Amino acid sequence: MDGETRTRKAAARKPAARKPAAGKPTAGRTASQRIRTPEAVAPDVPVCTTGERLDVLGSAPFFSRLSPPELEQVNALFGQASYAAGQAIHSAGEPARQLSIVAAGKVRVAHPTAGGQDARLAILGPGEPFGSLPELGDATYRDAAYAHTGCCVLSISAESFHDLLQRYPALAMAALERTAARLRIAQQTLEQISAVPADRRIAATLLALAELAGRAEGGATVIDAELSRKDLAAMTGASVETVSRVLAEFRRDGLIDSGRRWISVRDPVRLSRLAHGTHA
Amino acid sequence: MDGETRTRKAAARKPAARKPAAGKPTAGRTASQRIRTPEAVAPDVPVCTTGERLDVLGSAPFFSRLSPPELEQVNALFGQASYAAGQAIHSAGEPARQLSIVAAGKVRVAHPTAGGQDARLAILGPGEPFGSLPELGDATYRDAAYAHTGCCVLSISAESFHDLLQRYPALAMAALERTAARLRIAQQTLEQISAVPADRRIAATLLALAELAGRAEGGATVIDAELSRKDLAAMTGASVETVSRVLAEFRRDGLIDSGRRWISVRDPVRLSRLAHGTHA
DNA sequence: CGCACTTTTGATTGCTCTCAAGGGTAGTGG
DNA sequence: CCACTACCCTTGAGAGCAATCAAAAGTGCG
Repeated sequence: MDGETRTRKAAARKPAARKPAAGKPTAGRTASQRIRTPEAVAPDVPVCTTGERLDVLGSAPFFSRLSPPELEQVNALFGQASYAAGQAIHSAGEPARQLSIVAAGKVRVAHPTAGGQDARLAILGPGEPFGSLPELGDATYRDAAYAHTGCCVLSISAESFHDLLQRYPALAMAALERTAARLRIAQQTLEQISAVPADRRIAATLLALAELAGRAEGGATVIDAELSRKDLAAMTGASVETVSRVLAEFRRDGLIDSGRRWISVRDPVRLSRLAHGTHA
Repeated sequence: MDGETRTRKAAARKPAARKPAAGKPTAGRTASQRIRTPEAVAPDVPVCTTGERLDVLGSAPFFSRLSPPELEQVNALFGQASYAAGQAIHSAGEPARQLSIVAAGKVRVAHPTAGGQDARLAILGPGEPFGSLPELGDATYRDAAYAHTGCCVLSISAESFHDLLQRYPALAMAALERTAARLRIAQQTLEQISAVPADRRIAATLLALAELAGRAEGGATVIDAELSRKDLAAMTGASVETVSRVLAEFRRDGLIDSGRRWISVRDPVRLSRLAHGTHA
């Protein structure tokens, strides 16, 4: 059975191994070693026009209810910064000075643990906020944020955001609802983790990622975020080895296809059944 | 070793077995079978005076910043109900009509799971809100609430509370901060559950309970909430048997003392070291 | 080519759940 | 008052999942 597996993998993975990366060959982790300042980079680092900024802010969960003129006022309070893939945006423990919103690219948010490994990792796309929101009462960032791909980030100081909340009650309500929604999700996840086995958690995470960062590619959905097994392990609370084993099993069953730093979902329906435990 | 343990337990637990319950002999679970209507009960079910109501509301996290006249206005919007120990306040899945605040006694909040057992159990004391807050966008209660002891509960309709939020920005900010704080706690718990072994989780829970519902008793702190092993198991995400084994171990090490439906913390310092993993 | 990193696979170990059985305790009803 | 019953607590044995340790193969880069 081992030999058969190996030949299947060799046949299935070798030819496809380049395709997912072909769409956008990002610089990878080592970019930060070659490129120091954001300004020095042209190709990989997106920069936002004013129109794009307004689009992004309007699609962010907080500001969706504001009128266009209000949105312009809000926009004026936001600063902008671009980062190359791998660059740190902020570290855990730093004074939490600002709330940020992803404008373009992808941001990786991780929580450092005592063990040295990062836990509770999340990948954020355009329109999604990160930074000091859950820490509104807190003085320091709880999580670290890195540019997962080249990205552009809009930021507002904690004070300005605080002022905005008091000026626009609708904004405060939106923030409250969003935080409540995150709380719900956290509590659901909490249920999951304590009872759901690793393969289900991984299946659920893959589906969520396909939703967030999926790109149609033939009959499958390629997850367009260069995720290593280690990243996936941190996201699901499993070890690297377990992730590798589970992915190998999913591959054998035809649920997914995967290789070095890429995964594509072949059968979302069965994967979803597995994730929810309704597959008998 | 087994024989020694048994004699130790017999010596240590028998004499103390009555003391924790002596302070307030609650009617227990079967009270709801004897007593149907709250009005029919005098001794076990607390009723609030107006002065007590204002105190409770003022100490609740939302209203602490309101002025006394504002507090009176808010107070007028709250209804009041008393429950005997064991009575249901609301069930999960019901339409979420109101936000409630514990005025006196203790309320048990539980989340029913598919397995039939309750998970993520919490015990709330006076001033603590429960009900539809995390479900502000939701139509139904996510959790079930029971009277854990005889208790008095203040309630406000979801609509009235919504109106209050928009009328008093400070209230909205307070609600936001509280929800953010709960989110932080949920995320911390999330970290715990995925990596921390059962004995540490149980130790941490015991310390939290001692903080919330502790009563000094000689050199130790008796946890003044009639918790069964099953309750503790639901709170920590462990099985009843594991809780029993861990408590037996704690007992052997002199960290706690425990018996039928009561636990007292003997050595909070060592327990805390154990909970945080800094005991090498 | 050599180095660093990622991925895979096997073997072992430990923790916790489940199943099973027994003893203790409090309320019930005769 | 006493047996009865239901529930709570404890303990043991066994099984399973996943972490850890260990080793090897594949991949990209200088």
